[in-house]
Amino acid sequence: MTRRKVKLAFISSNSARKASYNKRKRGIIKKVRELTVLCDVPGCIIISNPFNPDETAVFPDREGAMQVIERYRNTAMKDESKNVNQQSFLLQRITKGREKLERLRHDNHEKETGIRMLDCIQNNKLPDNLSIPDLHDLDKIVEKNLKEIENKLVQLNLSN
Amino acid sequence: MTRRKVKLAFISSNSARKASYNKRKRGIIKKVRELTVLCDVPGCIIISNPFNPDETAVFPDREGAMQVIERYRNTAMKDESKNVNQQSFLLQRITKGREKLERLRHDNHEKETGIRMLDCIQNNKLPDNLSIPDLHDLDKIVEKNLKEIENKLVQLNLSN
DNA sequence: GGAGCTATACTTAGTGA
DNA sequence: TTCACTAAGTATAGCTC
Repeated sequence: MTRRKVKLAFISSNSARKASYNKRKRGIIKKVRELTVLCDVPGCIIISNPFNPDETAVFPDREGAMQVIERYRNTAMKDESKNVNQQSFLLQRITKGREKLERLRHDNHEKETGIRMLDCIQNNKLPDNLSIPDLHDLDKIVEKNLKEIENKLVQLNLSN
Repeated sequence: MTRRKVKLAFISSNSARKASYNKRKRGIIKKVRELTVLCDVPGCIIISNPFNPDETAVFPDREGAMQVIERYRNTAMKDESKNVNQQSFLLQRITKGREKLERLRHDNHEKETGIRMLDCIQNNKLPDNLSIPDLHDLDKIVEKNLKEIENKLVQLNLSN
């Protein structure tokens, strides 16, 4: 009907862009599926939705894509530069976190000791359990964060 | 020239499969690039090479793909656990706030009506403007709180 | 093996319901 | 909004070199 030649540039019209996005997304996913079947090749694709950030198009699915990505990471190990950086970054964070945790533990210990001493002086005996919830909670939060970072690092190591 | 209809199945001929793989791979990457430009969307694709496991086709490149993947991981995780709860919590607060506001408005209206009637009776005319500052202020405070909560929710949605 | 060609199949922009 | 339609543009199977 009309001219249909499209130049390769951002489509400024909101509705036109959305229409194009949906059609092309479907087309691409179809083609990827065809390729994986025709050639029996693992492949994946991830495309964000510009109109709904919650919805990301993924082929073949979340898990399948992650498998392909992991495999890719494994084989692409030679290209170490980036992961090494990422790894050293995480190691740095772990070190800092551990230091912070140590400081907290030290502080807590001092405070506990002080309280124990006071208690000892007042009651003339040392209690078995002394609960300082706030301090321990802080401790736990830091520890939990560290665990998360460590898990990330472990995943990274496994995938390298 | 000859039949070109291709059924969606593994191509057994080695050479034909390789030819098809190379042509289609190029086509797909071209289409993904077009989509990312036309719609300004982050997207990536990873396709293994069936003939050379060391060589994996990646768009836009290793780092770009990893960025897309990380973003996808983060947003996918966030949604499931954290934001859903936070969001429903905020929605609950908005609903309750709206109900409270409605009750206040209803009360105000009744009071206004009562005062207008009194005024009408005393002066034998209906005033155009009747200011009841205290009630209106209360109204505004509630509304302001609601706005703040709604803004939070909007931000949350945008960041997803 | 890949490069180039061409006829055909497929994709999709624009449109209207 | 999303569907279906269709013309025009694009991708590619099969071929030759």
